[in-house]
Amino acid sequence: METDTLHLAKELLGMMLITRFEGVETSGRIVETEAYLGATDRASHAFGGKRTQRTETMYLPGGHAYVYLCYGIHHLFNIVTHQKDVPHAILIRAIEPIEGIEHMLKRRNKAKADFSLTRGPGSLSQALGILTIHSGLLLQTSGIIIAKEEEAEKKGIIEASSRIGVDYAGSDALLPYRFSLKGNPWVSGGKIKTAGS
DNA sequence: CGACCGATCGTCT
DNA sequence: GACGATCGGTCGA
Repeated sequence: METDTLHLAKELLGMMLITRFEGVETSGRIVETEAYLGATDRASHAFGGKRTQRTETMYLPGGHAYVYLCYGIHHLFNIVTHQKDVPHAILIRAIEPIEGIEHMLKRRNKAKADFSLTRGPGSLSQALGILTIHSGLLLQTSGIIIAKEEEAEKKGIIEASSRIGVDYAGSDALLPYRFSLKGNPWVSGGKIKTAGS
């Protein structure tokens, strides 16, 4: 059901996203997500049940990583969320950096940490060292880990808005499938329109 | 500020 | 051969 993925997209807010590659650990708190509901969602790569070599990963059971190259430059990280053959996924759009900030700066080729370090899907993937070669790997055991925090309850208010950069999706571009923590400075750009306002 | 533009390449038609 | 689920820089008001 679609509600599973939408629910999970909100659930992921406040959770930790951690990568451990070659002994280097970097992590951050998820503050912004977008749900892509597969076959029925014009914004999804799997709209209409489309299967290609690239999208095949989304048809794996939930818990796998789907990473693809955008504009030839950016590696965008998604979590596959549903049962086998139901290509739902959640794009992680922003995190608040927690651990390994020195490594993130190096990967991002920056001297100082500012909000741009992990704001936006391309930026956070680069900061955490996530690449398209990680697509299709199972989370938790492959170096990319999602963890629930003890004190996750200070999540705050969850805001729903329309997804970024999917104008090609027609009316589906207006669906409130983007979720973020209200007022969090790491949330990426775009006007926040609350659902139904 | 906001608008615009170039980078850069794997993927699909 | 066209085109991105983006980013960072520049330019003008």
